[in-house]
Amino acid sequence: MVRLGKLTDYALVLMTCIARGRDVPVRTARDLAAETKLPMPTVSKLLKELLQSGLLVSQRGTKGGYMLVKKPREISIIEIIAALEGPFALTECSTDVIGLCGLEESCPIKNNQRVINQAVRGALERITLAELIQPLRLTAIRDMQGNLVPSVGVVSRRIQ
Amino acid sequence: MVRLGKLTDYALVLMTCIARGRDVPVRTARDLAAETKLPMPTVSKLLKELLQSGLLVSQRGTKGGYMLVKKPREISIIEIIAALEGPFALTECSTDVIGLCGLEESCPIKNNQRVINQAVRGALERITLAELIQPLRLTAIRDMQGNLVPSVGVVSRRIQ
DNA sequence: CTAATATAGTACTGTATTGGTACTGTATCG
DNA sequence: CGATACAGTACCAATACAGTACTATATTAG
Repeated sequence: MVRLGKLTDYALVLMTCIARGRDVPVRTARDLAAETKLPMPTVSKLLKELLQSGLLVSQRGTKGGYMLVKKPREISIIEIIAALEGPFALTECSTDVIGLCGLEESCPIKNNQRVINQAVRGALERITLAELIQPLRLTAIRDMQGNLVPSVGVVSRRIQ
Repeated sequence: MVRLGKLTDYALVLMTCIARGRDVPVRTARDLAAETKLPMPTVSKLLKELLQSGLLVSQRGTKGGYMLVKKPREISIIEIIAALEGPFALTECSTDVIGLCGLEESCPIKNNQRVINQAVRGALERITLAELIQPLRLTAIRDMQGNLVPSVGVVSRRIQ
């Protein structure tokens, strides 16, 4: 499938949550689990992987938690995807590893796989975390007013 | 994984083969299996699926075989991908089907998934089968520049 | 210095999807 | 009518994913 794994999807949700609450120093795994409504073990596992990929920094102990390393605008979603699924490659052929493809040298479109790969990668690289935060304002509205506002219209950045 | 299935990859190889040999009326499954060095049953299965998706037409009986319906330039690789993996969707959220995402209404980035999805889809739509055939036309490069360019690198889109 | 809290690391298991194969049916040409 | 090649269905095995449990380690509060 040309699909992101569920966990990758969750990671995007988590990163979005963290990016949104940048005023608080750190976010705990429990906190994020509650906010995203994802199971705690899963959240913990994801945060760990995001940490190891250098997208987050952590603080242990009481008052510990996770924090973004870079600003949302500087984080491409392809970094998040790569953190969970390894280096981005649409097909085995487009990996740098050789010898995976049974067709090997005779593969007629080997080089073109790279073209396809590059096109998709480019599309993903251009999307940053900052762009994922925007529609969130819908939830902010609901929190304040107590009911869901269906309009997807433009809402100013900070609602307080 | 953000990867095409192996079978999808094979389908791209097959389509490329068929597109290349457009001078012959039809290509048999056996013929294509030999040329691509893929197992015959697999090739047969793939051709069938491509047929059902309307990308190929078939001729039964002796002298039977498969043939492209449209010109290579008119076939986007996203059609080939969709033929094997169903409608393109990076995440379940970006499908039109509702109720799949456990986060449902509370999902903070649901709309942005669509953005991501659209970006990738757009990238794929822009690549046609004709462009996958190109690397064979090394002569075209030599014709233009007067010498052979050894680099396997990107050959500009339009060479004519 | 101890207890509470929260991250860090490892390992395991059930499930779903994918990839591959076999078998049988149907149409066309010589 | 028989050889050839497409058409359809069903099945099995391998793999990868998702989820969970358990233990270790670091930091702060008191």
